[in-house]
Amino acid sequence: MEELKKIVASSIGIALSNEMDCNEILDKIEVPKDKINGDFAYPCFHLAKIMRNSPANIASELKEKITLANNIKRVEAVNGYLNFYMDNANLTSETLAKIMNEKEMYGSSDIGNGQNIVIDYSSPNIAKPFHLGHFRNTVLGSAMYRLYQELGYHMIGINYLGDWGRQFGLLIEGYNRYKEEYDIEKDPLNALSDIYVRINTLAKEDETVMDAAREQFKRLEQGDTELLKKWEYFREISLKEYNRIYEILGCHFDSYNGEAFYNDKMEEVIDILIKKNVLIDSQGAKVVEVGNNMPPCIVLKSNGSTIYATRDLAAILYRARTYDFTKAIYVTGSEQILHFRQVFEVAKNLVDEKYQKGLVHIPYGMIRLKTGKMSTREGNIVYINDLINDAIYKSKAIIVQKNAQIENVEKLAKQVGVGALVFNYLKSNKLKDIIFDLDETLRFDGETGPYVQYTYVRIRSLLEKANFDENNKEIKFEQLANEAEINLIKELAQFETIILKAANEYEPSILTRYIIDIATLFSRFYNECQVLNCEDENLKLARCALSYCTGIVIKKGLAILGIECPDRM
RNA sequence: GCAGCUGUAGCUCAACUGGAUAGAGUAUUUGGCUACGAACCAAAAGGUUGCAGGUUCAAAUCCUGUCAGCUGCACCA
Repeated sequence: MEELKKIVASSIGIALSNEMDCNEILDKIEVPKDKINGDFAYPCFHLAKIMRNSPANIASELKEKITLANNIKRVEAVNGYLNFYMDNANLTSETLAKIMNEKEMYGSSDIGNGQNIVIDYSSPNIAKPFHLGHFRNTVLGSAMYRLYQELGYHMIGINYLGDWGRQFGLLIEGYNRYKEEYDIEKDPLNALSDIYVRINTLAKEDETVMDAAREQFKRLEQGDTELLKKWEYFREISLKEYNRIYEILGCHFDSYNGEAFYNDKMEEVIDILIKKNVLIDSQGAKVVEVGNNMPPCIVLKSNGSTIYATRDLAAILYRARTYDFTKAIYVTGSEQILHFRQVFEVAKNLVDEKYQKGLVHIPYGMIRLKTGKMSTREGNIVYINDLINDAIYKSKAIIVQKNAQIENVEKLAKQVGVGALVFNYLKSNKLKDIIFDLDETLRFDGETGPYVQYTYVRIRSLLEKANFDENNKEIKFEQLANEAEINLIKELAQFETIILKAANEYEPSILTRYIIDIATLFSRFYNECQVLNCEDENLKLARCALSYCTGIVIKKGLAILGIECPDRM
């Protein structure tokens, strides 16, 4: 596509007797929303002043000067636009041949050149169950991980566990008091979080309980072996639960270094900041001024202890040294926007410019309930275990109803149900808040995961019946000439561009919507064009190839989002 | 009070970063299975892009003001 665009640009350049820079022209060229207006369009409005003529006149004058060659089939001047109609035969054969040739590699590139990108995502707090907020984070981060991987970057996924802090004193204290009442091994996270909630309320009423908890954490910090063992135990059983979910979501981490890991790495940060003379006293605390209308960043509390910003700074320093990253991406809720702006500003004192420029915060909107915000106190948290179970249960019912003979229902129901969830959460702009609605989340018709999976299943079924040989090199792609076919092929040609765009904008929803478009265009084609019953053997083969290529793109696109594609459903 | 995000069809969301008649899904009404899988396709209807100004040949998009919702603003993460 880009090649064609350049051809168009240079032909305009020649028609303008090279008065305009070719890149400038290239920049102005757009793809019309409505296909009636051609494959490319050049708006002539900005030329009006320079050439002292009306845009409409300029367009029609230019039209006469354009030579029809190099795939340019027709040029029209409409409403001050110069519309280009390209010869589709080349585009279709080139695109489909490329996909048939590259197969699963189609869409990948190596522009990342193996450079390292660290991405910090999911990062739950130990001993608390996974809820919807974590889910959105995990799914988003995981998609970004794979998007950049597709571009040839070497990814390092970091699960920055919330595994340190005063709450562990409370947890230990609560555990000592209540452990007999729970079957912790059976349901660790719910048991531990229940214990935590109980001890927390108790501590608010009773100061001696809080003191006991403080004492516990102090001993933990000092390296009390027994307490460390307990801490490790909490961490382990929590992680085991999280990993179960990560496996379902198909996401991957290369490091589980949490807050505790940076405990002994903060001193150096303080030293550097002191040496750079940027650490100043303010109301008893030590802060760094960050300007830009922002409040200062607290690095040491007035009691001398460190704070989350200190830990994030230590992490930046460590990650720069350990991974030599090109980008360090942080996926967190939008409520932390200010925090990261401050931290990134302070980090300018710690690392080289290369790393400073690589720091990226990806914020996402909140998930709330119709009744308001989720909160443990209100007891209205949506746990991801429950949601996944609901989704699987529902998809199983539908699968059985549609297709009673099908095998492997359990696995299928998981693929479809979880796919629906993930798809739903990657469908819209990440910054938008989501009002959680169970019925809406588990919808299977229209622009949903199951719709796209279903499209793929039909393709598989079709190809199986046709006995299609995916290595056939004798396919006559130029047979594909009707509108439904051409529209689909043009969209397939965009795959690489879409992946690049989704990665650059840190916006997986761009890819999600693209996959919907592909599925819709295929369904239209499938409805209008006969494949198996097609009398012309060459056309039949070409249509099979088109279906095959569509399947490749759908499957790969979904895989990047973290969604599996069943062969039957 | 200051700062950030969001505001588009009844509902959920798009709109190639300033371009042509603002598009999808859903819900509603309707047509299409003795038919390559109907979890599908097609059609109708649905809009003063929160509001008011401004810049521009051209504004949902940029600027100013304003309203509403959310978030953050010092020792929680």
